[in-house]
Amino acid sequence: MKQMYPKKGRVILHVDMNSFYASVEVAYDPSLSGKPLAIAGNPEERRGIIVTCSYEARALGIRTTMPLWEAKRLCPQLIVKTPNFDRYRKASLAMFDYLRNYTHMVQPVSIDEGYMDISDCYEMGSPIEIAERIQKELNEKLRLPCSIGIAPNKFLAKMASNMKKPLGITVLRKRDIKEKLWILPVAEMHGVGAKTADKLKPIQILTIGDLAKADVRQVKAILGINGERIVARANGNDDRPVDPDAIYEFKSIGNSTTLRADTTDEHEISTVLQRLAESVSRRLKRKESLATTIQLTIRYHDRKTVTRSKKIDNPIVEAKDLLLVVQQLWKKHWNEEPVRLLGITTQDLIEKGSAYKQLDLFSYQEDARKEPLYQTIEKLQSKFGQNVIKKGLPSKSEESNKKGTSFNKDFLQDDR
DNA sequence: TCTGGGGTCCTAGGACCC
DNA sequence: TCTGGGGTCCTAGGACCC
Repeated sequence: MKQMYPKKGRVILHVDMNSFYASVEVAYDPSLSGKPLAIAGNPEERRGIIVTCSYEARALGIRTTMPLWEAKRLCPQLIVKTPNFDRYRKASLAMFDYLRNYTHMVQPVSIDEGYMDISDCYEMGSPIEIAERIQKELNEKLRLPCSIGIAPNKFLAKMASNMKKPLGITVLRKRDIKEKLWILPVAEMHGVGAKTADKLKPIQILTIGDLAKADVRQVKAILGINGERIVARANGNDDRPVDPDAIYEFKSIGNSTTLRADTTDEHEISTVLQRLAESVSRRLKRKESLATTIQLTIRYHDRKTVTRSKKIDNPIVEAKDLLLVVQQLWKKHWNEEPVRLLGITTQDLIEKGSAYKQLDLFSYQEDARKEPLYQTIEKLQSKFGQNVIKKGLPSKSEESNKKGTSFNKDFLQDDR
């Protein structure tokens, strides 16, 4: 039936929860409603920065990433809570489950925002009606406010949701971009940060409109391939699909921690690395993954940060194996200056299942003896498919068809 | 006695191979 | 008697985002 209708443009929503962590806390404890509330790390551990804050706090000048002591000085009556990620994950689960009542074409991009492709939802009402209903029901049923952008593609939807907060709904059609988008400073563009804005300033690109009208070759010469992309986006063009499976395709898993105080004490450092290795190992196991690249991050007292990594032949997941590689990297690369932060990140992840396939590859080659390698590879590919080696979690509908439950478990189980 | 922790994507140089 | 050209892999760093 659907194919009888002419193919029209897409309708994409970007749903962006307003000050999510703070809103979740208010939902749990309504007595916090209307008060200046901030979520911040533990000041005792030197992690006291504002992660999120309520709009009442923002009105008093509190900003994300502001050190806690500064926020307190600015606003002594500020209510401060340490983050409860379990709680936020549960709220996020409920929120995305709710969105999937409309369509399975929901792509979470972080704990508190996601895209929906509602092109096929015309029977549920107009895009604005759908957005209004989503916003109203999230606010009433979950007590979580959001802003929603409605547009023909992801980029415009993302920019639109940002235009009115909190509880905004903004439509941004291609014909609206001149008035609504082009007037904004170029740094407001998603994907353009301070550094990029600085590079664009000398060629008189100050607004998104300037970028839209700029010479692509000139921008590309300065920014590389990203230049081409942002000029297209500034003109309202973006054909990235909404991909409900993207969330499975994680590329790295890591943990890092800022130490209570800078240190050169190798015993202490070793203890911290041990703890990080255990945490990363646990998370890898939960996602049934193994790693072949292990990266050590060291941030020094002066905030200079170096990363050192090692690719290994056999995929690993046990904490002791991760630690072994990390200790080697540490010994080889530490410059003996006081350390502020340590991190372990695993990359080039493979699925547990395909680790066996790799062993298979090995024995296959043994058997094959002098058989040309490309023949071996062709055989393996016919046996296992193209993805003999590369990671790609189960995929598609197999997982997400289970009413989203296993998806959510996976997404939310992660411990930050 | 500023500036957390989780990620993604891109670039670039050198090693190595044919 | 002077140094091609293409490709991949590994490593490190940077920009950006929430």
